[in-house]
Amino acid sequence: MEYRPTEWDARAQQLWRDLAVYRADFPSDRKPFYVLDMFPYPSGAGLHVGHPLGYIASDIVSRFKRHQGFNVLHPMGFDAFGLPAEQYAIQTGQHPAVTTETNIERYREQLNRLGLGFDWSREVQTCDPAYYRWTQWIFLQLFGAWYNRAVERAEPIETLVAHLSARGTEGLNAACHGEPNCTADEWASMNAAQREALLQHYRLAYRSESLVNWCPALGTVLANDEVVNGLSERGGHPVVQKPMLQWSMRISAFAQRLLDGLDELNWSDSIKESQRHWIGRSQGARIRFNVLARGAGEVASNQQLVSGEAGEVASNQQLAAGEAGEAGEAASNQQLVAGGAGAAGDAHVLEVFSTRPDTIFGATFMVVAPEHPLLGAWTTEAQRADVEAYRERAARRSERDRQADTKTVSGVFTGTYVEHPFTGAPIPVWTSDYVLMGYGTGAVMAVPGHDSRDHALAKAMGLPIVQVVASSEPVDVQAEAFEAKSGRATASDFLDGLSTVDAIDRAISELEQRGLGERTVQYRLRDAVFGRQRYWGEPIPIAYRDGVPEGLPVAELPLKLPAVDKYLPTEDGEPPLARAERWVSAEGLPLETTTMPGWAGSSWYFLRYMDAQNGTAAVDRTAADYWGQVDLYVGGSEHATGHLLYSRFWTHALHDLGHIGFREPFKRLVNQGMIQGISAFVHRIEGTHTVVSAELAGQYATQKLHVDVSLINERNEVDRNALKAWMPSWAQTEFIPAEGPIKVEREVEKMSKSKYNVVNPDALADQYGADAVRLFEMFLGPIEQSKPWDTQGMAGVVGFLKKSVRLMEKRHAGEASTEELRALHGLIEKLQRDVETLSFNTSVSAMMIAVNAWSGLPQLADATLRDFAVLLEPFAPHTAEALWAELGGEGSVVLAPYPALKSEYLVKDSVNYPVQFNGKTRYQIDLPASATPAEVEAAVMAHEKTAHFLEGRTPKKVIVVPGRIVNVVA
RNA sequence: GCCCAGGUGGCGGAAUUGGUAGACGCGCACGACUCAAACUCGUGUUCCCCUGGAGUGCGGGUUCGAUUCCCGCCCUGGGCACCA
Repeated sequence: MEYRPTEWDARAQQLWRDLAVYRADFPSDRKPFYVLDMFPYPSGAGLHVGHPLGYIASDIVSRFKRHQGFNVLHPMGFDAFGLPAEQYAIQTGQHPAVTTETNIERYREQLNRLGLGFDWSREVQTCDPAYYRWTQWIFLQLFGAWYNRAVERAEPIETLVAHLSARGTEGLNAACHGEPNCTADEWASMNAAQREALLQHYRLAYRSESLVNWCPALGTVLANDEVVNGLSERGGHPVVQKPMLQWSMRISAFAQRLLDGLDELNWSDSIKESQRHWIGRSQGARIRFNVLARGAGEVASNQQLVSGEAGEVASNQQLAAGEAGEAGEAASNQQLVAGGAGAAGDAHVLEVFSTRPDTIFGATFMVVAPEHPLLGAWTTEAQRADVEAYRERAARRSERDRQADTKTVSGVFTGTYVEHPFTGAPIPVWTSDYVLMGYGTGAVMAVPGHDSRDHALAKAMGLPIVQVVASSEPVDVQAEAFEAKSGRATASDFLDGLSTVDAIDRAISELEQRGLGERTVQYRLRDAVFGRQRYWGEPIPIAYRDGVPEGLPVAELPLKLPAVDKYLPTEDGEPPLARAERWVSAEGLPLETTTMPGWAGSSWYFLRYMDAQNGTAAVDRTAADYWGQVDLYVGGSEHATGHLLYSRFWTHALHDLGHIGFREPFKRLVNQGMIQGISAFVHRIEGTHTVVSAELAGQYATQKLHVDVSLINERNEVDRNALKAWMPSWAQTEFIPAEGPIKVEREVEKMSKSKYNVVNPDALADQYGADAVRLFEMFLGPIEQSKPWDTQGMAGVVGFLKKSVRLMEKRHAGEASTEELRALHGLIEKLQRDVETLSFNTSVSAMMIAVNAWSGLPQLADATLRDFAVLLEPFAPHTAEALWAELGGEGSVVLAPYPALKSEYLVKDSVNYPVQFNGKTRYQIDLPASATPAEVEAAVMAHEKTAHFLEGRTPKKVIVVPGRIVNVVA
């Protein structure tokens, strides 16, 4: 039997299609097993060898579980909405659906070429109206829900409305923004717009005026996870903070549950840590400082900025009536911005959040954020000019500037003082941009003795620094803040002598008693902006009745993307959907013009696979109950705080609303590492067309230029003619030396088209066979690790496959020998263990070892070979299929049961004991496995070499580890 | 700066609960086959001052015995970054 990979690949893949071997059944009596890959965005560049790494691993697990009798769900689909297709549409006028479809075709071909066993009958595409109909439906579910903190659960908005009409906001414990409140009577007298304005503060999908990340270059807003260092994640364009009326998702309501849920998940520590950090829970207290009367006159004169109750109602109405995309008036902006951060509207009180209330006696000044809405109210006339100038300067600085420049300390005194709650001492109020409006209350009590940022400002401004926590070691808080959370309170009145932990507790209860503060938990996690000013996304199913948003009737879904003449914003800056001719609901109401962000469709796709064809529900509850959580999810770690957090959020919400029976979507998560490329560089003399061989490059002034790795041979030499033909700019190339090899320099880099180091999996499959590609990707190393791709290494796995096929020459119909069975069952045992940990690199080497062992035997039983074909199948299914057919197997080897492990073949009857003298291995001795420690010791002492290595000493101790080792201590 | 993961031959990497460091493969060298090359097969391949010694990023420690456990550092990759 000759090894014919390309022929076998095609034949096996045809067989699998004919028999539909990868179809997941529902309903079924078998136990389910759900293996999921993060679905790709189908880019125009196609797949390179790095992409399928995770798919191959998950494919192996799927195939293994199928052999073990599980009903395996292993689907694939496409995350098909996205910016590249839209950019291309803007440039060419071609509808993004067309490019997307072409790219998907190519991806599907490439995936199939590798023999990945996906159940394509369940394929989903997020841009397909039959799919996004349900994304829109989920949006409506969230729009129609609120979070009831009393029971820690999302509930339909009707229960909130019932509460409001019975008791108003009294006794309501809900996740919300701002400080909405009303009585039952007020609620009863409100009109529809007023009611909706109030409900908006509670809905899980809501619209509010808030500071958003606006990316002018992309012409859209971005979620926090899409902004990296003040630049957009896609494209690296600058991002600025800007108040805008936007749709958001109230993920913050689930902060605690998203944090707690991590404990039960089998995910990597680093991803869990990232999520914990992103959620950023901190425990502490809110503390209120009374603003001293001296500033009262000023406060009164600034009432218009602090309109209090009346302002809140007014801004609500504006919100309800506000035009989409139109920024409201400054006053209402500030109200809502402040509301979002939870600042109190009372200018007579300055509220701060602190995790160290124990240091309250060390608070020598207060700092409020420059954006703080009450800053104006707290500024005296004498300081107004300075504060205004500072505020303007801070507003002008972009997020990025502020981050880049954390060294410079700046701040301005407001002229106002607050009263220390315990000592009554006046404390000056400052403003400085190290305090952020978006976190806590936008104000801090500065304790320069025990916080380095406060310390820096105190130093710069000459403010007093006092020590209120003592350590066992001497500390000088004048020189440096002492930030450790382990010490004893000092110079702190009733806290003196208490440990930090106790002092925090005591300080809080004292504050609570006096009504000046309370224990609080604060989260860093912000609500996620949900609208995008873009075309290529799911339309948001909202219509406006007299400016009041209302969900479309479910019967009107899907709300399909309209045809537009251009994929650009309108002349007045409206999103592209505003270009549609009649963008109105069935009833004729104007529709929302922003679309959903990329993470919408990917937040629930794993549910749709369970019931992909369902036309009446996103997923049938019985199907969701049967398949349950994803058993194994494989994908890149770059989605740590985006996709993986959002999909957890949606899953929790859908669970609460009764649509599914579990809260957490992904039981186990594995992050595959990156496969790097080995780039090739030629040295070219600057300003010329002359390329110099790498070893001579030092003699010239050269520049290093990327050249395509396909032009390079195994000896790192570039093909002269191929280089000239590569691109027109290289046609004139001359070489030094004129004859002989031209060496290139090589370097490991990220695999990317622009670095010309991309290796294509389908090209490799055509050359070596799909199985060789699969095996080699796995053989490269542990799945989670990054490692460079070196095509030369393919020879090793090709050799293995050829050897495997050559075993057929030894086949016979008789009984298997003990020796071949030992190799077989040793292999079964090893593979079963490896599947649990996804250690497929060692699986491949274990198979190599077994095949090497069998190659040394004169003959092999058909039964052994047939079992081997099944063992090989998850890794090299095409070759396994060919062997199976040759051995007369029925149907497809994919459906064959896994060979049972016979542990009697694993026990050895003799043990090779290494013998150490003082920890150094000197010789080895074979002894029966049944030998007792005493017998082993006796055998060692009787051994001829023992005397030699003892060198006349008497052994003090002989350590015998049964079955392992002997160590003679002399 | 903080958090997480990781440093083992020329290269990718292997090593149950602490028990023969370098499995398996690439590369390299030599040999066989061949007119020759490729393919294929076989042998060898951690290093060194080689009857021995050293060695898993560095320095200590625990132990009969440490890649594995503990303490202190260095480096690489990833995440977060004024979060009070």
